[in-house]
Amino acid sequence: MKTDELREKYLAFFEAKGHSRRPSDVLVPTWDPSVLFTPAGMNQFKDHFLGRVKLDFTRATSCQKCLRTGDIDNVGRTAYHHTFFEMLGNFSFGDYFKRETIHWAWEFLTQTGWLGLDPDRLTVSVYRDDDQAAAIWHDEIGLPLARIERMDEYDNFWPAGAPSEGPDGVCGPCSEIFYHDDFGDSVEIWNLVFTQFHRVGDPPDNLRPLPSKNIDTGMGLERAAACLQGVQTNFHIDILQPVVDAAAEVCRVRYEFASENGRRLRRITDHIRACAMAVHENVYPGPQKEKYVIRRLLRRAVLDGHQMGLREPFLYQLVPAVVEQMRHPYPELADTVGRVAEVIRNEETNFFGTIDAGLARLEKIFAEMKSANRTAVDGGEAAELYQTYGVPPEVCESMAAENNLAFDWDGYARAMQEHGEVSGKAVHTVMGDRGPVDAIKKVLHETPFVGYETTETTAELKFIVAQGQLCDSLQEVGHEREVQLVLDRSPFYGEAGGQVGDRGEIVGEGFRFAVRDTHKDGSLLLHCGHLVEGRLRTGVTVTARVESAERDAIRRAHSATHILHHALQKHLGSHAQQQGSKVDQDWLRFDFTNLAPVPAEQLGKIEQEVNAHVQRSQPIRAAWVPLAEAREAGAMMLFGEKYPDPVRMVTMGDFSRELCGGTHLENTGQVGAVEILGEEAVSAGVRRITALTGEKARQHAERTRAVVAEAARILNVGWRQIPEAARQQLQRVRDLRKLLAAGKRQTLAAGEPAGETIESEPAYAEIKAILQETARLLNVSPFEVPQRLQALLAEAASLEQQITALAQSGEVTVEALLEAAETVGESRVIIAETPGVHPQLMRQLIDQLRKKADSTAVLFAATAGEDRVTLIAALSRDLVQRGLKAGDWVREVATVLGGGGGGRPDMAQAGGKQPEKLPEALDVARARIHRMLAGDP
RNA sequence: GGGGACGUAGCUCAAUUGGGAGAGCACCGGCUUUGCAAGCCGGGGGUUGGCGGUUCGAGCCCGCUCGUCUCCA
Repeated sequence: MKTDELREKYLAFFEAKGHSRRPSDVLVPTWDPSVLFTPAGMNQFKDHFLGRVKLDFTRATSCQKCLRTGDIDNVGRTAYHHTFFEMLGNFSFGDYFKRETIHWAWEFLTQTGWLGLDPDRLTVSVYRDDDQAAAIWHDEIGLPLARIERMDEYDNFWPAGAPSEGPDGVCGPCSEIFYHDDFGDSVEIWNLVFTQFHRVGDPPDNLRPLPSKNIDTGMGLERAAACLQGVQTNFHIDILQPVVDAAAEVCRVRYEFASENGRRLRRITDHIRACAMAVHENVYPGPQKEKYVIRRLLRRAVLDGHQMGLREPFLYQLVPAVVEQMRHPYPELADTVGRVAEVIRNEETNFFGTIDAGLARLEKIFAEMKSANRTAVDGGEAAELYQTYGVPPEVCESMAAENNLAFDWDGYARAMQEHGEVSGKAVHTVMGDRGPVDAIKKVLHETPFVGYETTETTAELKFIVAQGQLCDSLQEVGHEREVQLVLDRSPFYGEAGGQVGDRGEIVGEGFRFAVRDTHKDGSLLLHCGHLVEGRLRTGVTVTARVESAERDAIRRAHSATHILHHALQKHLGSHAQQQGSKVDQDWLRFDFTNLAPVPAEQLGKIEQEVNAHVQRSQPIRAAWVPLAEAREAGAMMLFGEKYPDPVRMVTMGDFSRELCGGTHLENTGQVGAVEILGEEAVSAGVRRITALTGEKARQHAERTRAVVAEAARILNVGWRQIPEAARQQLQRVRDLRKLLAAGKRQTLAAGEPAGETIESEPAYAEIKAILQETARLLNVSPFEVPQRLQALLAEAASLEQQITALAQSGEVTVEALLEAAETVGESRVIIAETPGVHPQLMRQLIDQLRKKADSTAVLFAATAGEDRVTLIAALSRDLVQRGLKAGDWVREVATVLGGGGGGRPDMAQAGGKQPEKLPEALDVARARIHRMLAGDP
């Protein structure tokens, strides 16, 4: 039986038994902070089991995409382990219980119209104390006792070991069904979980019956298919074998079941399937959390390829094979094949790149080892290589083997452990420093937040924390460390979900406390700040007042964030999901998924889209709804956030619906305006936009106009010509520098000043684009443009001045210099002041002089600027061979000028700070070279 | 959140202790060749990521910053 057929039969069977067929939940359930990936079929029904949602159905069946990394080391080595797999399941929420579950399971497995398995090949297990289940299997199904095994709580209870060890909460016994295959193995193909207890505390008598009992079953799709298809491993079933074969082809090896390469190909098959499914759901390989899991899986698979000799990206080529096998149940996969392959290829390319960089390092280490006569690669060095370049130890080991060197795994493990401790240390110390707050929590569990409705309220002052201590009263003003106040209710928003904490004041009779920031600790609001007036005492009535102008600015930024999120998804695609954000007063930072930088033009369109929504003044509403209902309504859920139930759903017009605890405006028009400041990379695949709203956006626009106007004035051109004029100015400086270095005496014809042309003032978007382009050209931030332009003009002027000085000083020619040369023995000595000559030009002259004369000593000096002298000295080869050093010569001369110098024997450079002593210095130069040529160093 | 590495021409990378910014590929021009592949000669191309400091002098040393990579949590 084909896997697709099995999946369909299962769902159809339970549909026929009155179950609602539910689609698979996503692989990464953002609504559930307790897991990174969906681990089992029941995950999406957690709320149903706990009675937290209104039940539209009491029986459900599904085929769920799952991902687990617990057994990752077994993948490829064993017959049945996967990271990604599908799980079939049927569920009862207070509806049917054990009897129906067991009967239906047996019917589905053994009836000819369904799976038609040979009943003699099936055995079951039940929990030790579950006589009820055992009786059903024996008395009603007719299984002989020999085929009903009783197992302990670690094998047949969910969660495993719960009665003795916990955790407290819903739990129950389970019954497993095993299939005995042709290879002599028994395979667990179906687990029936009977949740019937509520655990309270330690044994004995800690399992209380649940009023509403549930059923949760799971059948591993690939395992069941392997049994039905009579194959030795899951990897040989109809939907996996083609991927294995494709992997073998791409890796150019033959697939052999029992070989090392066979294990590698199976691992590649599993991991590429997991990664393709995850990337399809927008989980890109990255540095944290579930992204990191995907990165690790991908790199593990790449590593297998690397060890089979591959050095180029290859995994991405398997994506079509995976999709081909998975597209029947998940047709949407076909839409993203290209993007998924691209993301994977990207990550592979990166990894091969880092491996290459690391391998170069490794070669060096090998060379050092050989010269030091060591025979084992140091584990510490290997760990460093891994931490810095990501070169996995396996690569180290196999490369070492090729050099006939051993690998120190123990040392490696030790070094990695240390690294973990060093990296984690800071986190742990922060965790400990909260004693008084934990004490408060035991008495007061939460501070009700009234800030959605009002910015001011009366409240009771419950606790004062100063200097890390709980205080009954507080008198001093201006503590170095912030004081924290806890109220019984508060309008202050505590920093959460990216939105910063509120500021304001807490006042009462005879005192005033300035709140500088508000933090959230669990459900407790901590008002941080300083007592600026009077004396505080717990128990008094206070007025808590949020600075409403600041709050409004935060609201503008927060509502703008939602609009921006919507605009990004619309213009870049649904993958452009939020990855994090920070919302401050009229300022926001927004991170989102996107492989490439957003082109400036598109960014402009996104900004326009956001502002269009602002101008439409659409209503913004917030409502508390059950979590499940919000999910049903298609609300966008931010990753990594913990959502309570019910959740607060913020709706804008008819375009945006997000779960958000933040404070928002009443309508989008109140945002005023949105100004995108820039777009940049945060990490691979994640981009960041920063933007301003309201008053700050307005000020920024004003400043942009002013800066552009100033740039136009400096360059004396119209606004639209600024970038071109800047480019010319840049080129001009470049050209002048070259002229000076080459000793050319002409200046450039001054660039034609375009003059102020009459033009209409460009639209703001264009002004912004002009400034951005100019800033990019000049390699400065936008507001520094005028400053940079001025510097550029000044430099051009200064260069021209130097060229003029050079022109006026008369030509320095090789001929003239040779003529003025002094002959000392066999050698010619040339010592000259060369005003305005650039060091570069001095060297060129020296090269020419040395070509024309056999034995030469040259020293040039030129004042550079007001208070600097540049010296260059050179000796011909024969003099160097006699042991003379140009450095010695020029250094002594420079000393006279209050400087120093040095260089190579044939050419040295020096400088000084006292140009007025130049004549004296040249005398010293002459005397010294005479001595040197006479054989006195 | 913390540890580590790297930023030099369009690309891949050099540049001993601080002392003349280079090579190969690519690009442009010329020559050789019936043509192609190729060869020979010549040329253009640089804010050494940015800012500041130390120094007579910084690609190199120090500080800050931006960017890329990597590991841990």
